Amino acid sequence: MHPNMADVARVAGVSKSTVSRALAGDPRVSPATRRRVEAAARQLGYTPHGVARALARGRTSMVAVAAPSPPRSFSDPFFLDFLGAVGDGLTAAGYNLVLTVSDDGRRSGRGSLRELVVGRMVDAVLVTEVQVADARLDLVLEQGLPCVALGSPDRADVYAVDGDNVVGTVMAVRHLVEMGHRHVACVAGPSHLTAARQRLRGFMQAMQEAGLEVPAYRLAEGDFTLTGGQAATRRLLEAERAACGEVRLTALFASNDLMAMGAVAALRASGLHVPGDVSVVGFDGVSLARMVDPPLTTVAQPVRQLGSVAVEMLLEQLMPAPGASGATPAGPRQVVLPCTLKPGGSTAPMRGRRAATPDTA
Amino acid sequence: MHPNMADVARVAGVSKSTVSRALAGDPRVSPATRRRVEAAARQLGYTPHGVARALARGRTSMVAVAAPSPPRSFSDPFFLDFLGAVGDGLTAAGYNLVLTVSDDGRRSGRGSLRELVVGRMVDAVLVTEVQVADARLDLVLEQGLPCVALGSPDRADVYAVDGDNVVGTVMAVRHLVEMGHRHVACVAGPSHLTAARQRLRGFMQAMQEAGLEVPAYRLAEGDFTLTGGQAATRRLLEAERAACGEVRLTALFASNDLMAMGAVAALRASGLHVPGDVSVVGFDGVSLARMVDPPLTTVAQPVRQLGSVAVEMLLEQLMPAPGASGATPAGPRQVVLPCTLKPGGSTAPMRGRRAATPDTA
DNA sequence: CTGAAAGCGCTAACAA
DNA sequence: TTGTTAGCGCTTTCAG
Repeated sequence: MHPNMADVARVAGVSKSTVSRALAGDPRVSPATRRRVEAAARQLGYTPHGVARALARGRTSMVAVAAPSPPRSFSDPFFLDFLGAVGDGLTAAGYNLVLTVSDDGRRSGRGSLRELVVGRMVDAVLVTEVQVADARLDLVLEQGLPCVALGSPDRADVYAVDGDNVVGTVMAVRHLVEMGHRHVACVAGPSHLTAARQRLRGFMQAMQEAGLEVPAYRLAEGDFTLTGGQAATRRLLEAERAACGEVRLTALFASNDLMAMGAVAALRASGLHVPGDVSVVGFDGVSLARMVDPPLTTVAQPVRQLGSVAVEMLLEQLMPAPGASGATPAGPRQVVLPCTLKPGGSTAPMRGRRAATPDTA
Repeated sequence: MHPNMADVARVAGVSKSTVSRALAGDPRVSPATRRRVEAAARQLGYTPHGVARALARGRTSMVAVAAPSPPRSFSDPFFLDFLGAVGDGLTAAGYNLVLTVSDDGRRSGRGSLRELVVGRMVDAVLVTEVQVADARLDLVLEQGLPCVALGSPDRADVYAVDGDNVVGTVMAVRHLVEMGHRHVACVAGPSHLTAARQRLRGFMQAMQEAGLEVPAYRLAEGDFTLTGGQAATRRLLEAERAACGEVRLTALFASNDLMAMGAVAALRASGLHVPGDVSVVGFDGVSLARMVDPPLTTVAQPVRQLGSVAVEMLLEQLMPAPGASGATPAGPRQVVLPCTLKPGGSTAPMRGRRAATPDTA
């Protein structure tokens, strides 16, 4: 059923080495021999054995994408867009993607990222959604495998790409402030994610710059999911009512689009209109957010570009150094790409407020 | 940097085989020896080489998930939920997932599904979103690899799981008919997908059973994406106006939730209310659809269960036959799981219609 | 231009 | 209980 190289060699009347060369396109096999080998291979239905090849070559042509808590990230359109871009790039370069599921880098059983990395089943690792003291980075770097991070790691010895979280958020808040909003709340992301931290930092910074206070009850933490954003917003409204007796906030920044969508749902459920009563801004710029009603105002990250830069960085480490020997090894660096504010229908100038707070009785 | 088994053997003062056994937990190594081996391994920082192991064992412990046109399926919450379930199951069983990107089974270069399968880099393949004459199934079965399909293949020699598309759709249509709707349109899925065909069949069947006509202009084909659903619905409305002079349809069945959400957007953009003017039903039961406004009425598939059945079927083929030799090999079979109608806010009884068609001038 | 031979690192009979 | 001996299937010097 599964002929191997020796079979082909026998049929073609040559040695294994010649078969190997012929099939690899080595220029030093005579055209005649090559033809015979190819014919024999075709006739037998021979196909090279990937694992054996990987063992002999010392590389597998597979790249792992290590997403933490994948059930979550898989449902995030942003991650998926990114994955698409990465997939395209790597496939074009001849690599397969191995997506590790449910893994934080510490787990070590079968089917774990650790097994993949330590067992050299992949040639490189792409770590997404970087966390604060990310065990996955420790693992991969310690094993000396090529590595690229999507996000901003808290260490400088690793290749990384990210959108400009701080500046992007600042733009979002300025947009709100320019529209006259002074009571702005924030649904932050999980604090163990560096991106979430940076966005929170941008938020605080922009508010301060505008001379606006941010009372503690105007801050809530969500988990980057739609329902998480919904719940956080509910808490925000409750706290607001407890502190002010009514809902005074007129604008809300959510740390990603999914949570912004959840926020819109929660605000509505509470009788508030978007953007009539409360303006909402998200982050990421996923296409889904432009399709809902109202289309979300958001800070768009250049997803595809993030993906292609990540791929570039991977390939740079994977390639055996093209051209001269010591020609610009480049080395670990952090690339930060600019984000752009995309005004949508979820933000509006803060005109006359409603007379009374609905849904209070 | 990378000690191998021979190094460990040397340090522990035993043979490679003993190291192999000790580390594999073979019961016939003496506790003393085992301790020495483990100590040596730890001391050297030894970790087994996955590729070498795979070659020797004849299996890689990796399972490929072959999704066609992944940019699309990745953005489908249904697929992602399914993937999550599969990932959990396979990880628990000690397998890693390899997600192949952009591949229809026919492509044959590096990084392709073909390479993975033919090169025996994976132990089994899970084919999702089965198509009509699916090249991926041909490829995998022809190579004799264990295979499970998510969907209903047009051949009986392959393990498969699917929701009951026909009956599910019939339930959806009946629901609409019971509410008094007689002018029902359908946004079908891509006709090369077996699931889309079955749902269309269910639609026609239910309509006929209710004694209702389905004029050609009440049928449109979308591509299972949100924007696709939106566009198809726009076409539907145009055709409706062209044929009737106004919009007479009061209900719409969309072949999946994403398209149903797009339909809602398109109807609204056209000045029609959901469910006031038009009721909408989707298919899949993704959680996202319950979060939008109004929460979508939908036919829910048992996603997690589809995933776990798929995993079971994979493992059944992967396991070297537990218990007695010829004990119920089971063999290829198609499991169809029942779907459930989940009434939401997007459907309503067809009360008095609006006076005039808006958005007509 | 082609062949022989030595691995890649691990597993698994088969002996001892 | 442990060691010896063959491979797994391919790549790659090193000769010829």
